[in-house]
Amino acid sequence: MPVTDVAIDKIKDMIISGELAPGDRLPKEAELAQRLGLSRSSLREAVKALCLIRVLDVRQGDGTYVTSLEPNLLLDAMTFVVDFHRDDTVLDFLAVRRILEPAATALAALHMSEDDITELGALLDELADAPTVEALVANDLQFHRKIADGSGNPVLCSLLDSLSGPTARARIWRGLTQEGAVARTREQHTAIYEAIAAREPELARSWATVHVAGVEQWLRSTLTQTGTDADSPADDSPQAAAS
Amino acid sequence: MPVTDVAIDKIKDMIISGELAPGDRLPKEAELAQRLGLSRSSLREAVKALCLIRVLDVRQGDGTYVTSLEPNLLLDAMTFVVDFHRDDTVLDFLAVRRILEPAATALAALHMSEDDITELGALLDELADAPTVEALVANDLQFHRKIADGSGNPVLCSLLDSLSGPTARARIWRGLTQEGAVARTREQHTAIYEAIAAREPELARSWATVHVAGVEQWLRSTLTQTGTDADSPADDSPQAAAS
DNA sequence: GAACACCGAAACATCCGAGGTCTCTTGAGG
DNA sequence: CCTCAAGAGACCTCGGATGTTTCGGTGTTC
Repeated sequence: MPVTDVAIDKIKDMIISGELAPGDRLPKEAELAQRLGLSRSSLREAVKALCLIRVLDVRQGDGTYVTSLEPNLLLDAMTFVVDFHRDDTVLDFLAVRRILEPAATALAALHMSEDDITELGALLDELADAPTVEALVANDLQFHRKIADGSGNPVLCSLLDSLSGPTARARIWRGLTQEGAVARTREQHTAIYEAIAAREPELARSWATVHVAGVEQWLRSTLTQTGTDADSPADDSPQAAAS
Repeated sequence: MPVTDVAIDKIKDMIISGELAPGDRLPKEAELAQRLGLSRSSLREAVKALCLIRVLDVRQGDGTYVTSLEPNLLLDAMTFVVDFHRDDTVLDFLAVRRILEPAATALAALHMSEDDITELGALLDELADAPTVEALVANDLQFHRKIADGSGNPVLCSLLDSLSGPTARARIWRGLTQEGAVARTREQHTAIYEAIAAREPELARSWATVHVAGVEQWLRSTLTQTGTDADSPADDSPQAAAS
C-alpha cells in the first residue's frame, strides 16, 4: 500500500480515536510528515484527499484543521460524487428520493416549529408573479430543503440534499415555463405545506409521494421515449409536476 | 482557488463531458500536468483526491484509469465518510436506514429472482449450529445486502451498505451471545425471507420495519441510559434483536 | 486612548528534478 | 507453444527552493 494511503488511514485513525478532535489544528506539514514517516509531498496528497471529502480544512498561511465533522458537512461531499453519475442512473437516485422525501415530509409535519412552518409558507408566497426558471428551481430547492431540515434528522437532510443534485437537471429539463407544470408544482407545494401546518404527517407523506412520483413517472417515460438521447428530452406529459 | 482544486474540477469536467469515459486511461502524469498547466506534484494531489472517492484508479507501472463510475463504487466512498461520525449521530443514520430498509425489502419481494430467494434462504440455514459473533455479524450483513441488492436499485443497495457501517458496531455491542437477541434475529430474518418468498411486499416491509426499529429502540434506550459512555453500553433489553 | 498601516514570522502552495519500484510488453530460448 | 528474462513506460517517493497568504505584534496617527 502506498505511503500516502497509509497516511490517510493514520490521519483518519487520529481523528476517530479522538486524538484529533473537530476543530483541532494538525501539526504543521513538515512536523506531521516526519511523525508519519513520509515526505511532505506525499503527506500533502493525503491531506488533499481528506480535504475533498471535507474531513480536513487547510487554510493557507494559517494551518490545517479538522472540520466540524458534522453530518451535513461530510454528506455534502456526496454531492460531488453524485455529480459523476450519468443520466441513466438518475432514475435510481430519484427512486431513493421517492422513498426518503415522503418520510422526511411526514417527520417534518411532526417536528417542525411554528416559526419554520411560517417561513415555509413564506417561500410559497415569494413566487407570486411570473418567476424565472432559475428562481423557480432555487425556490423549489429551498422549499424541499426546509422540509428536510424540519425532519430533525441532519443525516436525512443532507442525504436528500445530495440526491437533489441529479434531479436538479431534470427539473430544468422539465418545461418549467409550461403553465401546467408550474401550476401543478405550486398546487402540490401548497398541499404539502398545508398538511405540515395542520400537523398531518400521513397527509403530508402522501402529498410528497405524489409530488416526487410525478417527476419520476415523467422522467421515466421521457427517458424511454427518447432512448439514448437523454440529454435533451423533448416530449412532455402535462400530468406531471416539477419536484 | 488553488491550482490543485482547479485540476480536480477540470478532470471532473473531462469525465462528465464524456471526454474521458469509464475505463479510459488518462494521459501520463507529465503530459496531463502540462496540459492542465500545473506541476506533476500538484496534479498528483488532485489525482489522489479523486482516487479516494473512487473516481480514478491508479495502477503503478501501468497508468491512471477512470473507474466504472457505477453507483455502488462511488457510493462506497461514503462508507469512508460515514466512519468519521461519532456515536451520537449513529441514531440519525439508523433512522434513515429504518426508512430505506423496509422500502428495499418490499421492492425485493417484488423483484428478486427465484434463484436469489433460494440463496437468501440458504444464508439462513448456514447459521444452524452455534455461530461465532463474527460469523453472525457477517451473515447478518450478507442477508441484508442480498435483500438490498434484490431491490433492483443499485443506488439504494449501496446506500444501505454504507449506512450499515455505523450500525455494525452497534450490532457487536448488542449482546449477540445473548440467546434472546440471536433467536429473535433469526426469527425476524426468517419472517422477512418468507414474506419475500411469498411475494408479499407489504408483509416484508412490515417485518423489516419491526426488525430495524427493534435495534433503533434498543440503541436509543441504551445511549440515553449510559449517557456519554456510549462506547460500551452495558445494559440491554431482551425485546430487541440485532439487525 | 483607539484606529490604522506596516512588517516579520509562520504555514501552506507550487514547482522542479532525481532516483526507485512496479507492470506490461517483447523476444529469445527451451 | 510455453517460459522467463530484459527493457521500456508509468507511477511512487523524496528533498529542497521559492512564492503567497495569514496572523500577530509594533509603531504611527488622529
